[in-house]
Amino acid sequence: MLVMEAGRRGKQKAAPTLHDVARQAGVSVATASRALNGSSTRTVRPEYISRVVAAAERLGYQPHLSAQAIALGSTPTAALVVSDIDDPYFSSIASGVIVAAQAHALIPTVAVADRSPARELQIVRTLRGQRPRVIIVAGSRIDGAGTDTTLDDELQAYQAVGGRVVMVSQESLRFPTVAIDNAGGGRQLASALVSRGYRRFAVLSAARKIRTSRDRCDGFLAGLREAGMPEPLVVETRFTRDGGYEATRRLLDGGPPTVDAIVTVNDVMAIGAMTAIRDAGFTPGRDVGVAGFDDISWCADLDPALTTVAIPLHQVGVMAMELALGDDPQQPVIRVPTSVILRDSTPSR
Amino acid sequence: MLVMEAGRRGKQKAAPTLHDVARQAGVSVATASRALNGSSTRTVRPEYISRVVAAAERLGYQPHLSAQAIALGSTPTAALVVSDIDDPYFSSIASGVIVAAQAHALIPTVAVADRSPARELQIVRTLRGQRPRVIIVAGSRIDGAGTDTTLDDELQAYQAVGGRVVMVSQESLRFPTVAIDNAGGGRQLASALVSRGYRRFAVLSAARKIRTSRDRCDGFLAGLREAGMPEPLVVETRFTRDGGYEATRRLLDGGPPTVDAIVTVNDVMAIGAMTAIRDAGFTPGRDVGVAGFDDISWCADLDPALTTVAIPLHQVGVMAMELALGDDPQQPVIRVPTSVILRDSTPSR
DNA sequence: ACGCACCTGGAAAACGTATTCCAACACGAC
DNA sequence: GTCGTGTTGGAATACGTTTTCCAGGTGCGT
Repeated sequence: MLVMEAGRRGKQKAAPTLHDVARQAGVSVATASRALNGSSTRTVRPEYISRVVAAAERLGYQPHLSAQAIALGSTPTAALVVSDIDDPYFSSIASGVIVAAQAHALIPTVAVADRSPARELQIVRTLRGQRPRVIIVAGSRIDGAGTDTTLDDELQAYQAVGGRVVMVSQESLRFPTVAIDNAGGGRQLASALVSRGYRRFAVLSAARKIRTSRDRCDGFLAGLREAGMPEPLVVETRFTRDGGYEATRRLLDGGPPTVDAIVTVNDVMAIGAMTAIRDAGFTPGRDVGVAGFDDISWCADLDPALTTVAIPLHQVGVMAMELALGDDPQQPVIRVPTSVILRDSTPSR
Repeated sequence: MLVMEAGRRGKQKAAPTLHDVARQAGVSVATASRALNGSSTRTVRPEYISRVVAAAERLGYQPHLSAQAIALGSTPTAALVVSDIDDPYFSSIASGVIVAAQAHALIPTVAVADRSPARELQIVRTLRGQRPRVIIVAGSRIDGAGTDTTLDDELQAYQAVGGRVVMVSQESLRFPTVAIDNAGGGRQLASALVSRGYRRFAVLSAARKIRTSRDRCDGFLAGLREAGMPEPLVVETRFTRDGGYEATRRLLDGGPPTVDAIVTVNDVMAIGAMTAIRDAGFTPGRDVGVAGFDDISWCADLDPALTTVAIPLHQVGVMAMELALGDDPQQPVIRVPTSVILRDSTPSR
């Protein structure tokens, strides 16, 4: 029994090293290394190469990435920080970042900050120890939080030693950014809805500290003003499906809707809002319009299909990686345009 | 101009090392290391500790994880392989795995195999070089693919040197597994729908090679047989939203539905099916029932709310990590029960 | 035939950290 | 006062790889 236990653990022969491969092939480690990586300045006898390759194959050798990293100075790794991977907004961005990373032979790493600035800071600290080539931060930047400048400093320190930082949708002046035109999208949405006959709005936004939410909300308000519409009702709630549900529920508490449409600062909130409208006994689209932001997958599969401000999220992820790997372009900010997609959740009235 | 360029690149002072910290603090590297990690067997003078900590703070020192890894033998890393991070099925599992990893102070790594067995194999190879503490594979295992045994071998080799492998929802007898009771869920679903008065079904499944799909499909068929129902129509399509849409569209090509309900082997297919039903001029739930598998987020927010076989995906992710880190339990297979959630997409008839 | 350049293999150093081992020192006991 | 013991700092080594540096050998030109 004890023997078995010992055996089980003892069988960990320790992964084969380059040294083992070299011995098997009857050459030195230097030659083995050169044979496997094909050194650029040096050439090694073809026969040796095949002997080394065969030995590596036979032993199931895999180079120890950490050892390579320490010898070469950096890790073939790209780190992404998101708030919540289960949120389609972030998972779409993540999918773009990940495929782009893999296309560049980088190992993608995903950390989840759980919508906490403190956690985000801690993650970036840890990440820095990993010496990735790239750090992409796609969290929802919170303004004014004390940790904010600290995070900036941490990233700055990382950048100072050669790391590449890219922010997604949060204009920190200090780092390259993939900027989403949230305000513009909001303005367009206002104009589009007004021309479909909507007049009185409720806007469901998240805490004002959250940049993305504020920009979208303010953009919409600006668009409304430009169209000469009266000031809408602005309700502050959480940035999630449940936030949208609860706020809408409260809104409809007193009876039939007093607004023509409910506009939320992202699609998952809009989904919650639509359910709340139904639960209150009304029909979204007919009794009250609904619109969101993001155009997450199957927005169009909802009934009624959701009007929204489309953002090419997957592309945003890809662009973030390209920007990070790019050659320090003159223009370190990529502006991503947004476009309004009108669907049945906001029929003409 | 050129100077600026040079300056920009030249400013890469190379991250501060433990050596630098030690020098700043006026102690040896050994002492510095012990001061920062708190060696278990040794004690260091309190004054030195604070001096070292202060120096580290001042320099913005972060230990080089790769160097630690090579000194200690393994990396504080947990790798997850999924087919498609943008699919809510996988992103929910991923969220569980990631939070569990972070709870154990492991850096989560996510690779996307893009539903290709070849890519999956290549990823596991690369991963092996990273020497993570655990590898969790949540792809959709494809039976019979030639690469399959190769993948098993690769994982076996990894396990032989002390790595922990966990499979999610794909019973490979050779590794610990979080097994989802897909067949049981299918059987229950059949029984539940029959007792709501449904008789004639169409089943939308994916290629038979895909285990998850086959198990769900076969379980449903078995349940139908047990209830004495006639054999349903089985349509093979892709495992995605579009697959569900197209198959349903073809199904309804000839006019009104000839079946009471359409059952799909996952929720995203069901979502596509519901849209197809509407596009064909019918109403899901009223004209034809719809049911899926997974209970992905806001299944309940659809209209009609989707009947489905619920799987605690986030929990599955957490359990996979616990299983990987656990103490080689007697029972290396965790069976996750599933439960049918009846909603308005399958009203009684 | 001699010297020189070039090719190629191997020994050794380097990367940054953790740890083993050695030495110095302080303190208590006799 | 001397010896032993326990404590703690530092030098040296190990981890697995890449790369520099050195040396031996071959081929070429004169």
